[in-house]
Amino acid sequence: MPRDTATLARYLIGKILVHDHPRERIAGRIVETEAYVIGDAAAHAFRGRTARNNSLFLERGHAYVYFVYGCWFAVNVSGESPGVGAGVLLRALEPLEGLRSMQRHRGTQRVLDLARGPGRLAMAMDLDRRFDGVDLCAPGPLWLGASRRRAGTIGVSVRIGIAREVERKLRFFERDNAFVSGPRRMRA
DNA sequence: TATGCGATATTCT
DNA sequence: GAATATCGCATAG
Repeated sequence: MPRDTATLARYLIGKILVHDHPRERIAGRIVETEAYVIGDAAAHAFRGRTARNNSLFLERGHAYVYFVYGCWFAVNVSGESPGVGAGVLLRALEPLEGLRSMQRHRGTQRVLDLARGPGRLAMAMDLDRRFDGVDLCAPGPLWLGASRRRAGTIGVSVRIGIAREVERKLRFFERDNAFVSGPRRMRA
């Protein structure tokens, strides 16, 4: 696993996120991420460690799940050494397994919209605060795995939906993948 | 297909 | 009391 958060964000493209339910597996291939790095004013960790963002300060590879806009959860992967505070937001998945389950959680049949966007991703994977602080590299119900398929060409752009540090190119995505979020022009 | 807007609750000021 | 790493629906073209 890469030693710094920006590299981790790029590295995670093409990897698999798996949620093992007792009776069913839900899994998707990561196609879009954003890095929230050390000293980044747009990062939740920027103002220091709090009860809410504590998981960002765990050893790299832990889940930080938080509630946003009063409606949705978003899933991050911590990216630095213990106590530092940085992470990668998972923005979109290409559904692989448990499609019916995802459709049920999301309330839509459209496979394209199941996990295209951070809030949708968390809903489709059935993730919430229960998974905050989980080690994604250890055996358990939620983990990261290698993909059978290699990542295609990786694009880089500015991040979406932030007010500070808007010019930094820290969003990574697989080019020409229909499951990437955002308006079409932002994929370039 | 593109744009605009309201909903919603937790956190921190 | 303000801000927020968003989404879905409505409307227009």
